[in-house]
Amino acid sequence: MSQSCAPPASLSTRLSAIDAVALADRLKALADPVRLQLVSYILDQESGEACTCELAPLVELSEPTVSHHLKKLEANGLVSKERRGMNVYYRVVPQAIGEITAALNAACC
Amino acid sequence: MSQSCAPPASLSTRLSAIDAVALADRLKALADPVRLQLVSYILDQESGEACTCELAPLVELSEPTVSHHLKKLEANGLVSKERRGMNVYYRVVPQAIGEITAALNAACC
DNA sequence: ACAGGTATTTGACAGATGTCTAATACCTCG
DNA sequence: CGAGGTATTAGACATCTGTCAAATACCTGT
Repeated sequence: MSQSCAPPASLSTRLSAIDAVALADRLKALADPVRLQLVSYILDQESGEACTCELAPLVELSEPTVSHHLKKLEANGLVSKERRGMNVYYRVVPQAIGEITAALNAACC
Repeated sequence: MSQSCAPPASLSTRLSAIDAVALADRLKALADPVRLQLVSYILDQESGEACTCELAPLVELSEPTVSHHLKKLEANGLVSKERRGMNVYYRVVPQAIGEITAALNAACC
């Protein structure tokens, strides 16, 4: 018998290849335990912000490593930074998470 | 001047370290363009299911590679599989995406 | 039982990722 | 300006991830 498997399929109407890469990039920015804890902790603060030197002991990693994680979050629009004096304060960008979950639901629900 | 930086911080009340790892794992399962397209395509089907041999040409990857991605999705509860005859059919687990976005919102909103 | 189609596992490999230390940059206060 | 605290960058390294080809397993019809 010859092969009987499915005919050549067309891509989903929900999600183009380009959109898939863009959404995957944003999800990757969140898909790390350290970064989730950083975001979560910043949101917990009264002020809505936290500086690097406060975050490093929190997650028990070196400051350069935390700086690296914050950079990745910032590059994907999840946090913003502001220098005030010696410190750099990070805030969670409002709606950033909401936009990601909305895009995910559009693609996968 | 002595150091003036933040006092020892306590972890977020929103997200324990263990929960952060668990959520990160599920997000990682979704945070790949190929896997997003697979899920999206399966949901697009009338039948709600698709087999490996149909998915491989769709994303232009080899069957072993697609099988690997499907395994990762299954391991994280995002899809289920069922063998029927020669083929294995994959379905998206209902609410799986919703649970992830809910956990994410709980941690980060 | 065997032939042929479908699926997964295994093993190998390149590239991405997370972490650290050391070096550099940034900022404030004597 | 110089000392000292804070932050980031650069470079190195181990691990994880995505991919493929080859081998194996699974299933059906003859």
